[in-house]
Amino acid sequence: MTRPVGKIRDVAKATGLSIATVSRVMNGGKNVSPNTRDKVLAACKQLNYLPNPAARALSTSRSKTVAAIIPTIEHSIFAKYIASIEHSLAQRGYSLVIAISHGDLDEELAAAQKLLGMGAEAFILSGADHHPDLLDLFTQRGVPHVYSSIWQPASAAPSIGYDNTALARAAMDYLTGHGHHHIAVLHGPLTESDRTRDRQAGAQAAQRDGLTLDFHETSLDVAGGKAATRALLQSANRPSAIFCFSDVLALGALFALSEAGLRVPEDVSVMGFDNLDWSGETAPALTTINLPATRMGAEVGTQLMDHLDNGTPLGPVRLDGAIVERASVAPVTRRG
Amino acid sequence: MTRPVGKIRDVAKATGLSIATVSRVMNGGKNVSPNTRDKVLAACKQLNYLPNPAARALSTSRSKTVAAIIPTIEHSIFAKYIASIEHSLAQRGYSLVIAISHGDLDEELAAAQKLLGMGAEAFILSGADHHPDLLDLFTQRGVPHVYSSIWQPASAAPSIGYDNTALARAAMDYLTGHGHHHIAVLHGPLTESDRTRDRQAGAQAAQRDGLTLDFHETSLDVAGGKAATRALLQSANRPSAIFCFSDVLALGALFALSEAGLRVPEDVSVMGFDNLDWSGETAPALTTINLPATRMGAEVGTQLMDHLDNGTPLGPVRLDGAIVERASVAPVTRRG
DNA sequence: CCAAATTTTGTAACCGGTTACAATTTGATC
DNA sequence: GATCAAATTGTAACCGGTTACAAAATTTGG
Repeated sequence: MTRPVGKIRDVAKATGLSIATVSRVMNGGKNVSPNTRDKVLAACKQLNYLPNPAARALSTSRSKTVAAIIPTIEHSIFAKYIASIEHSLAQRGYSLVIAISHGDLDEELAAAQKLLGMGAEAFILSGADHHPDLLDLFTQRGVPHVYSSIWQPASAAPSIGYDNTALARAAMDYLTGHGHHHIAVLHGPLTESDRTRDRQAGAQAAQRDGLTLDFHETSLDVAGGKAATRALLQSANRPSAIFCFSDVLALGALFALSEAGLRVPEDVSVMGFDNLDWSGETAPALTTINLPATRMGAEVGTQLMDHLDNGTPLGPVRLDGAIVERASVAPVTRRG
Repeated sequence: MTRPVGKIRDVAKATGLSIATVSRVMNGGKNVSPNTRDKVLAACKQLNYLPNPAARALSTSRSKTVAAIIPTIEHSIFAKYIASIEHSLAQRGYSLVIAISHGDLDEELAAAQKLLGMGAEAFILSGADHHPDLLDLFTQRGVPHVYSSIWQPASAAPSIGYDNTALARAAMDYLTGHGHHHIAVLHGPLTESDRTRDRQAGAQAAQRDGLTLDFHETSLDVAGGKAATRALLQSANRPSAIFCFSDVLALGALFALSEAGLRVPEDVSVMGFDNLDWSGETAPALTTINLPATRMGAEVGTQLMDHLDNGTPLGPVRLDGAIVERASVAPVTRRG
């Protein structure tokens, strides 16, 4: 039985009050006598009334919706991040719309246009590398937006994230500190992600005499990590450590090594990047870099909401990651 | 420079045309002379005009937004599913809003109210087990909705998914067909998911003389699978096979087994459920049940959009899963 | 060249809320 | 009980589009 839902004028009629009063009750009910409030609330229940969101959005110019455009949601730290954003927004009655860009700037632009035309008030982007038209669009329309998963204080928009370069550098230092002189670095497509490029730069920066660094680009999934590892095991002198720019890649490396009959960390050390929820459970437990995905989601959410609600200015935030030492990296054994 | 964005009346003024004509141009431009269209489009660009979504939604009663409420997005098949829904919706200009219920009916209800008050036109739920008030809400307001990840033709709303019971049963038959007489079943919290309960019922149905079935409830993540497996390895007579209701659980089992020095499948067989993108990459490759998450997302999306756009009635769809044989299950070796 | 049919354009009434401002009621004080 | 301030309620003007219907312009064709 789908009887027509009530409108605010019906509620007003039913209670003998004016629509203004009903509206007041629906929005916190400040300056309304308790008696009136009860009457209105009862009528709402009875008439099955809920304020029309479009009408409300039209008169207030607020939709309480924020959009996140992410490169991918599958098998990665993004799921954790998105969950955190959603949680943070939901706390204050905001909703999250998402779009997936597949790491493509044009797709990202198209998604943003769609979401803008859908009512999104603010945008969460990944990285600092975007279509120029997208930035124009945001600037011209005054749409608040932040870059995330990156920390780059000089970027066009506030960046809320971690310093990929420094973190990758720290990992390299950790590895060389354990005596590794030949390290393979596994990473996803460089063209698709400035975060990956930053990490590469960080790893590169650790370069010095007596250190051999092999970079291998592969697809950003377990299969990619496995295939790349298999390939590098073919080569005559294999690295003593494999540094993966993602735990997912590291998982693939672990499997490839296991299949090749090599022990981790005795024969080869493996280091990851992300610290996903299962990273401590692998055999052996993965040494990796913890990324503050949950804190990042919370920070991004609250900053945007504070800005939308109170005009608090947006600002860059540097969240710190940290090496989490587990069992997959060991000091290199002297040989030759 | 954030100059105020143009409204439709500004465009009308700028072109010397009426707002009706501008509106026509913005919506397909049927019955508009090419000359006029060009003039309007130029003015739009020049004035930086985009139709206000709230105003449009108010007068058309359409928001082109559908909501999905899922139990979790992390470490599971849901990410793949959500990506597919988003893809399908984006094709036709629809947007996806998501909320996470953590498997709690009250949270789900609250999320639905929020999303309804945000403009969502249709809902995608998981499973068939929901708060009675939620169903009332949908029925009273005539909100289209489907249940997914489940197939249950008699349910209150159309269910679009696979038959969890039959699939679990098939997996059990596969395992017993390989000579397993003692099987441990690892599953997530029964109270949180009717899909889990269905799978349990399916596994239970395979029960017969000479078959020992041990059910173990654990947390639905790698750590849970690992812990449960460790625990069951303590017991005096260990199972010859472990059937996990999720590949994530199976991954945990694999790690626990590896740490215990047991070989898969020689010592213990492991079977999963989901067929995530990495399931074929584990060592050994995981025998599992493929769930059509991508097709499910597409089906859910198109059904809802067809219904919203053309009134096509919604209907249940049974998608089929299938056992994918890989290396983690072997015929039981005779012993005692 | 004019009438009728067709296409293009304009007018104005919605859609369903919020909110500034005015009007009314309540109640406190003398 | 009269006066004035504070609290409550009402009136009506928005918000910015869409669209039914009317009017004007254009095309058709006899």
